[in-house]
Amino acid sequence: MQEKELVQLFQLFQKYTVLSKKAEEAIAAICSPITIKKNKDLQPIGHTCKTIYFINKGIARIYYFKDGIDITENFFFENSVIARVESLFTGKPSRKAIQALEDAEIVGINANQLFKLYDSFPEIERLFRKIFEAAYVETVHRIEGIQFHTAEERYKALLQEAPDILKRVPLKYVASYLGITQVSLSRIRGLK
Amino acid sequence: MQEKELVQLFQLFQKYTVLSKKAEEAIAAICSPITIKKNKDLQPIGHTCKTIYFINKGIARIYYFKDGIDITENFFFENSVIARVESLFTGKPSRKAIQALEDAEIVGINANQLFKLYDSFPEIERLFRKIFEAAYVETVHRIEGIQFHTAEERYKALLQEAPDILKRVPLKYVASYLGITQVSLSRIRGLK
DNA sequence: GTGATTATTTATCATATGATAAATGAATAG
DNA sequence: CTATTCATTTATCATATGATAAATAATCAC
Repeated sequence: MQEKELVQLFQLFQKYTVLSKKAEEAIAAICSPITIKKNKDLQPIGHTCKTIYFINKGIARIYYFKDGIDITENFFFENSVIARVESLFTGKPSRKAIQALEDAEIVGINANQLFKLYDSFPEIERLFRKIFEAAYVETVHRIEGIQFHTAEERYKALLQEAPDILKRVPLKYVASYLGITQVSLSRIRGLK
Repeated sequence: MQEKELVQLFQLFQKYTVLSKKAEEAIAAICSPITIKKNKDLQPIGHTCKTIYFINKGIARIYYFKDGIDITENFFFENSVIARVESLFTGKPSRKAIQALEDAEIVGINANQLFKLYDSFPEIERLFRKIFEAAYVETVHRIEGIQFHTAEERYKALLQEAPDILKRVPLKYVASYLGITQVSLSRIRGLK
């Protein structure tokens, strides 16, 4: 894969660890560029997650259906890693999909090949261990944010922490992310 | 540390990977036995998490205070690993405490020493990577369980998935774990 | 065992959010 | 540009849950 398209990804890596040249090359060899149009699924529901994604440009979300209702689990912006970990780490099919919310440029990392690299490059295993540890910590914070906060508090927190989401993402997706209906979100936004 | 007290821990390890004898010894060398009385804190609020715990016997919970209210983040039973990951993985002090809910027998694993072992034993790094990946997956499921379920549904799901919690843990702790008040939980239990 | 503390239930009232429907506004295809 | 679809807001009503208080029940210290 072209070096130009991997600049941002390797910059992210540097936050966690310094990779040897060989390790960088090994990773570059299992990366593929993906361009995807707004509203298209990057990965459909039912597929086992065998790719870890990195966003160079655009926004994506993980979503699933509960009783026929579309629920957004999470949003992902530029320079973040996306994976449906409940599938990636278990080998089971995922009930979730990944969708681009803007025209996006993405790097796909082949997970099986990555896991093989772990054997010959402990530094790569360490890098991804740290990446997912950080994602795990974020998920724990998310639970705190949900437990014992009203919808209004959650909305205001989002407004503080990630105002971009509200600017770039349809509110209907934000609503389910906050655990409320679209109509409730609209009402809350209308307050004051 | 005595082998007898490490039997359960090593059994857990076997679910993830087969450790070399040397690796097992290295881990045993950084483990300490802990006995703690019911309702005592294993780790207080404000401490940076430098120990990973494993429960041989008893129950524990992670809790914190939000606006002066005691909130249970999670329960832990026999044969499970406890860590305040938001502190362990960031090095920041934790706003959460770990408390024994029954007289408990616990193994403490020194985290700093463990992380040093990662350098000489990639197999140990891999083991704990997998352990925390599994915990991460559980946390993701937890979010699904919270988003878009009524309190009653969450209670019934708990009754299905972990009836032990309701038998062995005071309901006031269960209530905040479910994200509701103790009074609401009592009302829900009274239904039908 | 007895009294004191703590946990749980029950009751009442207030309120936030859901469900539904309809109106308005924005985006998209042709 | 226009028509059609889709997203958002507004309104009304129903209901689940919170807040508070009080009554029981269970647990614990001595």
